[in-house]
Amino acid sequence: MGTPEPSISADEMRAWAALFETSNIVQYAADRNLRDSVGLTLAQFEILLRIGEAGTDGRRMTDVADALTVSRSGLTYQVGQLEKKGLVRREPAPDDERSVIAQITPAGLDLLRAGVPGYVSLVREMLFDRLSHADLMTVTEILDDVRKQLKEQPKRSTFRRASRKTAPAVSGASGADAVG
Amino acid sequence: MGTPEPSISADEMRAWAALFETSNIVQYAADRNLRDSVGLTLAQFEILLRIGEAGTDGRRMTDVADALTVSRSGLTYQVGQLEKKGLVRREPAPDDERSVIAQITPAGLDLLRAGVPGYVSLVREMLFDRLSHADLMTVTEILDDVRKQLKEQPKRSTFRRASRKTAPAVSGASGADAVG
DNA sequence: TATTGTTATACTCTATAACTATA
DNA sequence: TATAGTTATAGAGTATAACAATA
Repeated sequence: MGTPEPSISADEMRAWAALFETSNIVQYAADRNLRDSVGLTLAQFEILLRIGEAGTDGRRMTDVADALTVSRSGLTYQVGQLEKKGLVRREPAPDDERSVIAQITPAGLDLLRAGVPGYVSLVREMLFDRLSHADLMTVTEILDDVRKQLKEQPKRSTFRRASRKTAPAVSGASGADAVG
Repeated sequence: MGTPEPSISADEMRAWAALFETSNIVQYAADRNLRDSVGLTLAQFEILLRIGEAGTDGRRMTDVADALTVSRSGLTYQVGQLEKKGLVRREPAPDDERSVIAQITPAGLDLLRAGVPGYVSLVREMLFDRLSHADLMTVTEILDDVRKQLKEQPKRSTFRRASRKTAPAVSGASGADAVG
């Protein structure tokens, strides 16, 4: 107790496992559900959601990438898939010629309308129906706070773009200190 | 207000986004960290952890699959990768000739010892250092509870093994009801 | 020089279903 | 017949770095 070991407490281990597994189980189910109902993967659907959120204004590719856990080349690939299906349109940004604005099409909006209810009710059944409203608020507040702090860290899209000698993300986490 | 729509509340949406993104961001960072430090993906490392937990007794393949979000063929593939690297050994179960016991090797144990500290401190820095102990306990209790309930559902390894006409996982979640 | 986005290649992983063997 | 595990194949996705264009 109180030793400066890098070891994790049993509580923390359980917390991490709970977060990890709960999120994965629900994401897996949502992925299956979306493939069946609208023919998109969860990743694609989430991308379409982010683009759709912006309405007719569209959204810069980098902004979409930063809102999600996708690399830029990964986003290019996935948006390409969405474009092939006619769900999204890309055009150069008027103000910054380097940027590309992704915009949802009417067909994309239709797909969103078709897919959201199933997605939502799945998440509701798997997650929210098992929580009291008070618990929901608690978890939300706490996790939302963590998320905001995480988002302030170096952006994924900027990640490792310059030199090769910079350490990734968090500090000394990759030092394999050997263990007792 | 009180309408029977399948729509999700703003609170719920935020909760889901927080869970989804937080978990993904940390998992992504952990994956990078583990690739660098021990040359395994997060998925492989988690599998090795589960096998290692069982010590010299080893663990049935199906039990490992059920503990994680992996299909059986996926597990076969990943355990194959671990076996190639000499981190794991497979042998038929003595009591049930159909089953296979996966057992960690000394090299596997070494790798776990080398990788865990970095993994742990990354998760600690990204997640737990941002939470009070009280918050940690709250989130753990709530999510752990959800997780247990989810685990009581039909197992992933049994999933869709028999006929083809059965609905997947949760109930009527794939009905795209059309929306206003 | 830094940023935005795309591309090309190779590689890893997953999905699906068929298959063997034991219970 | 149901369960445990493997395999084969095809396709989807990712990582990396190089690339072009604009700021």
